[in-house]
Amino acid sequence: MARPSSPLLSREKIGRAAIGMIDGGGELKIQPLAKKLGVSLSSIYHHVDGREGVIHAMREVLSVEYALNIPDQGSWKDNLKAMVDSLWRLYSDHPRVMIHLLGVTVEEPGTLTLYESLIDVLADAGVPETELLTTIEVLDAFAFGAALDALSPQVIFAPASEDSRLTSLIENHPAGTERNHRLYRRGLDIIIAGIEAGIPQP
Amino acid sequence: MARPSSPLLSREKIGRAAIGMIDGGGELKIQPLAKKLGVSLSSIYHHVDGREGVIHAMREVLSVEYALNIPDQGSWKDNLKAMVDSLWRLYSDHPRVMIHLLGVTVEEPGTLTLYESLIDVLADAGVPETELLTTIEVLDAFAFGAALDALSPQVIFAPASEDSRLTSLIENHPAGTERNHRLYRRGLDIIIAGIEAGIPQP
DNA sequence: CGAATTAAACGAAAAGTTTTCGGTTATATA
DNA sequence: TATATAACCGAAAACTTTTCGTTTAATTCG
Repeated sequence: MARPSSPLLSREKIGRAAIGMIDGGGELKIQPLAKKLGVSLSSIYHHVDGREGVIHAMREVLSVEYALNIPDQGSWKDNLKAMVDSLWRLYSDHPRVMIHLLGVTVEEPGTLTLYESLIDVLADAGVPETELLTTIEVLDAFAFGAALDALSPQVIFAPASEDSRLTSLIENHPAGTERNHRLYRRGLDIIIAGIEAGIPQP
Repeated sequence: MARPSSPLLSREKIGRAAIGMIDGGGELKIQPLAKKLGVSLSSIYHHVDGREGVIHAMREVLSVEYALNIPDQGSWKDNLKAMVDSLWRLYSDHPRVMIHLLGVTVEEPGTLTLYESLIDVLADAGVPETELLTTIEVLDAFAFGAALDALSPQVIFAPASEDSRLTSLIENHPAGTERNHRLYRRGLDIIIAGIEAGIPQP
């Protein structure tokens, strides 16, 4: 086949297909990706610069997809929660993809705007200047860690001893997505309470 | 060469070499691993079951290496901090390795003992039964996320606008390891304060 | 408007990695 | 002591990624 009248491929199509592939639990392999796109292996290389290029394409897709949500009315706690939730959605919808994006500088305008808004909210809440950035990093690290937690196997703990306290707690403990979401919600509540407790009283 | 008088390889040697390789920033490749071990490529396959086997070997090495620390005297906060610190050491000494170990069931006796002790400490502190496991998962997710944060590039934020509040904060913000450690310390303080705030008063 | 350049695809070959296999000799077992 | 097993090696096979040459459509520009 020669050049088609209208292009079969684009960076975006490649990025989306790769995201779908990784979200589905697969590795990032170029041959299957080409097959999924109904295109020849070598055609991919005309649009992206190899495997690394596919990863960039995924980042571009996600940074457009997740226009991060910045609320305004409401208490600082509600606003903070809503903003971190939008980060959480991004991370937890695509934890496997996120692993490939580790180590890439944050420079998407949307993400930066979110950080700016987080700073405003935390400053209004009374968090000292010197703690603002670190506090945001804490929220981000927690959201990221909680998202990766979803990749754990269904049964997290496999205790050896039969009769431990752990064993009995596990029986009433949710598993899978429910466990993961509960962990995120509770963690965010704890962190917000912790931030509040650390605010110097005027 | 035929069979040597004393073996050149072992699962442990392979696991350690692989950890060193990944910690050093490299990918997990079998050929370089063999070279590093001064052994032929195919010899590796006599001790571990391929790439996947190398990953298992790494987990075995780490689970022995990090006998997790369980203190006893001290306030619940100090004890909790010391226990989470020992998890943090494991994660943050080998963040890249941890990525390969994601999705593996926790079944090392040492790790389980740590979880049991965490439960005891939190229960003593007054955390309700129904929240115990989730709270531990929160601590674990945070420690993990904070460890992976170290893989971010030196300069995390690359703001486009020149004059934003973000820009000026970044100038006085530490980078690299110092930034990462500060994030962990502050996050753990926040979470502990948040746990305390959530304890029902008797 | 026609010639030259660029773009989008393909197949095949090259390069790079992982895995398997057959052969050699030392140690362990029976 | 004969036999089996273990630990190594080199070479071949299998699988992946990347590059290259070719074909034809679309675009650009004199």
